[in-house]
Amino acid sequence: MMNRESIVKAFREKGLKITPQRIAIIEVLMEKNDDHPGAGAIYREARKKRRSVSLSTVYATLGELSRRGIIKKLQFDQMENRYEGNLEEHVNLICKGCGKIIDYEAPVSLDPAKVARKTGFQMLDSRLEYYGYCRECVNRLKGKGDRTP
Amino acid sequence: MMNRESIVKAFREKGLKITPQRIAIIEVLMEKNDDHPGAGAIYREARKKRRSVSLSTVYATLGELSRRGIIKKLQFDQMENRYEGNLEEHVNLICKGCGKIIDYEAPVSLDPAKVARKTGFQMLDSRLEYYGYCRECVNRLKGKGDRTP
DNA sequence: TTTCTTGCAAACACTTTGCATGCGG
DNA sequence: CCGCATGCAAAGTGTTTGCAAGAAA
Repeated sequence: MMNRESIVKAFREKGLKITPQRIAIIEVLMEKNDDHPGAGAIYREARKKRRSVSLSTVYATLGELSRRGIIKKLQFDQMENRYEGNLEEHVNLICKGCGKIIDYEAPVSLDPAKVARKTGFQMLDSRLEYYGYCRECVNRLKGKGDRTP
Repeated sequence: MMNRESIVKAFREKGLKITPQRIAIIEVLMEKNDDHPGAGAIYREARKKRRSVSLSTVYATLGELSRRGIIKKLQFDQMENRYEGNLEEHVNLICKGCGKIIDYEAPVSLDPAKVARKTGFQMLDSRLEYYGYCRECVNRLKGKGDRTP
């Protein structure tokens, strides 16, 4: 995740305006980066900093940021989309119990050249995820009779 | 993807009924397995085989199948969810141009034991995707002035 | 001043649900 | 005949869009 100054700079360079709402949203993203927050959570947090932040502004700003490659949008169907600032290729470990997302440095990665040679496919971005249960949820469920939901 | 007989058998064993609608849906899944069809496409195809198939039955049946681990549901936000019968761990190459999904055998995979040791996370299922452009879309776009959208 | 941004509400697309009817076993 | 399955329509959800009013530059 870039720091606040470089994001502001990137915005100005593109002719985008720096508004208090955007500042609040960017601050939330930086503070909660490890949480991989969703739009709703970002909205609620940003609202604490500045009451005049609307949900559509949050969506607009997140769209702007991910369109410019400053953050990454993790799209889901069953749960709301999440946003992360870690742009390095890595694996996301996603807990089915509590929704927590853990970044895991991936020693694995496909060789784009080889993939292109074999399939003609030009790789751009990745989405590497494993679903399961985090330590806390494993313990919580173990206590309650070992049923694995 | 299992064959039709084993799916029917699996259904019977669970006390689930074999209806003409379900037969039609399962047949579509097997014929179009390489296409990774969405619920809408499955609905339209199944309807060709048997007019009395409704969209809710398609959703119900797909839900049943994926809940039992017979097929895998690939969840998206921007595009409709897709379903696949290939349950081996593999990478999906997803074309941003036409939505095509190519199965790519992944020589790489995380060691669940190592992940558990390091993070406490219990891995269950994976979702390994790369986004980019397929051969056809690369060519199509190249012809039109090299702009990479 | 000019253009981009905001915020409300309405639209959206896909999926799920409630419930009466229907059919498989 | 019993119970799950079907199909319609309606609800639901997170996200996007249209547009007038407002604020950055």
